[in-house]
Amino acid sequence: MSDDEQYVDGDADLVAGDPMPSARVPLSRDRIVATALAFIDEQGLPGLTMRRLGERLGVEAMSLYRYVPGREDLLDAVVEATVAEMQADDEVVNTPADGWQDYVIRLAHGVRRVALRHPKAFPLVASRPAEAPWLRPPLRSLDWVESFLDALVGEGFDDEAAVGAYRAFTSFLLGHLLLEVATRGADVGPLDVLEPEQEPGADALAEYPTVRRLAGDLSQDHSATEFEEALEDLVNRLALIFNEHQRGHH
Amino acid sequence: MSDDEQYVDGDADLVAGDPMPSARVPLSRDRIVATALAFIDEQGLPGLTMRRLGERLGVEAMSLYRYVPGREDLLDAVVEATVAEMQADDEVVNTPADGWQDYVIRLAHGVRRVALRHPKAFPLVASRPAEAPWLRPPLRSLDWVESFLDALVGEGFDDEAAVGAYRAFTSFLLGHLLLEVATRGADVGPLDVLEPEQEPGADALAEYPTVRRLAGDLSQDHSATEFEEALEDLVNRLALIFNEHQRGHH
DNA sequence: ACCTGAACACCGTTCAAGT
DNA sequence: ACCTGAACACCGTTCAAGT
Repeated sequence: MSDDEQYVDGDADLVAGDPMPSARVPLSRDRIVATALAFIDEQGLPGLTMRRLGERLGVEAMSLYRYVPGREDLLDAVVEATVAEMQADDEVVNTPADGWQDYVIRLAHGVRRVALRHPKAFPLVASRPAEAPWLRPPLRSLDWVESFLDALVGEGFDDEAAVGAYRAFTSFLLGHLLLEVATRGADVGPLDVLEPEQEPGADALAEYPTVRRLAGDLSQDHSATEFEEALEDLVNRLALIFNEHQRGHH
Repeated sequence: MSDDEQYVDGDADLVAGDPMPSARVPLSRDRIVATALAFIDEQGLPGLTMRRLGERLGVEAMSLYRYVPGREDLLDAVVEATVAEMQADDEVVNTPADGWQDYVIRLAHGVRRVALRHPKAFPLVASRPAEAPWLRPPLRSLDWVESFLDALVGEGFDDEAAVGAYRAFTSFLLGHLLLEVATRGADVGPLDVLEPEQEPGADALAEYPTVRRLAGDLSQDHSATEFEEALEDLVNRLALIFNEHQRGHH
């Protein structure tokens, strides 16, 4: 181990090959969390170790415990940061200006953009146990739920309809984004370079004629347009929920 | 079935009072995988350790390496076993007898049943990297994909339509089941008993009036009927895909 | 043929001690 | 006030040695 491992990134990204020994920026919880997220994005979750994270921050692992109670809590904080990033997305608004359909669609796109920005970290958002069973990933913060429900109710949704919409929306996002991110996130785990992508060879497909015949279609990527179509469909479904409950009230 | 667990008695710390002096059942890969799955169901993934698994099998951890290359491969095998269990479900058929809608619906129910049987293991099925990007969880085996595509094509689906249906179906299942399983799987992690379910108290909700007002609706569980409705909706969507492509051919 | 003991490298975490 | 060295318990994994 070389001694002076002080990587301190003044601004955001230090990419590869940038060993800048620098003026002692003090540790902070935010810096630790941000670095952890960047680390996961680059190396994948299994690569993130308290000791390696410390190294990256120019510090021994033990120092981290001044700012973070432990590794598990650190991961929770990373999730929180990612979720917050979604809320900060440009396209996302918290008050519908152009109808609830527009609101829902912007939200979906904003969440998707962040998910694709962090393909390796997004599964964490999906699978970390939430604080309450009704905080559903990926919209798993009180802020999110409040603003979502508030928006729909403000647009005329019944209470139950708003809750149903929240459930349908989160299911939709989770399924689509997790799968989309999986195809992207798998590529450059720093170990995968060595293992030549163990994709089932043409020989292994001998017993699977249909798969072999459709191999071309199967490996094409239409995730963007599929997301769009499924989203459109979801909006229609929400409209049904909306109307059903409206009718019930008159 | 794993009722044939063998506990080596002696002063190894056993939790349950079940000191059955064993009739030395030899180790085997299948037994190891089945025990690992049972272990995860009970203790959760983080609790599964090569050493503890060995203990449960009445054997030192090192013995496992005769049958399994390592922990990661063991987890892959657990996923494989779970996916196979879905295929073995009674309600699931591999050749449609009553139209593709019936086929798809049976499939969905079968997968859901297995997911709910293994709430702690299902996230593994969802998030473990697949062998190829087009093997989408939870239908992530060549067998699955082959029989699914085959069935739909046999029912008149266009090649592209069948692939589109596979994508839509997997997204649907993943989103819904992962969220449903999360609400169920969270409860009895053997540690959660001590931590009193850190649910946001009424005080923490002070700044979230809408959430507070809808707390009742939010914590109600309608997952079964929601699954049903969303599934019906998905089938309608697949019918659209079906028809679009049909039309394109004439 | 199947399992174990001992060992290694690495991990999360604690705490008294350094600056 | 902030960081480190040393230590502990536990982990995955290897391998020569036991039966």
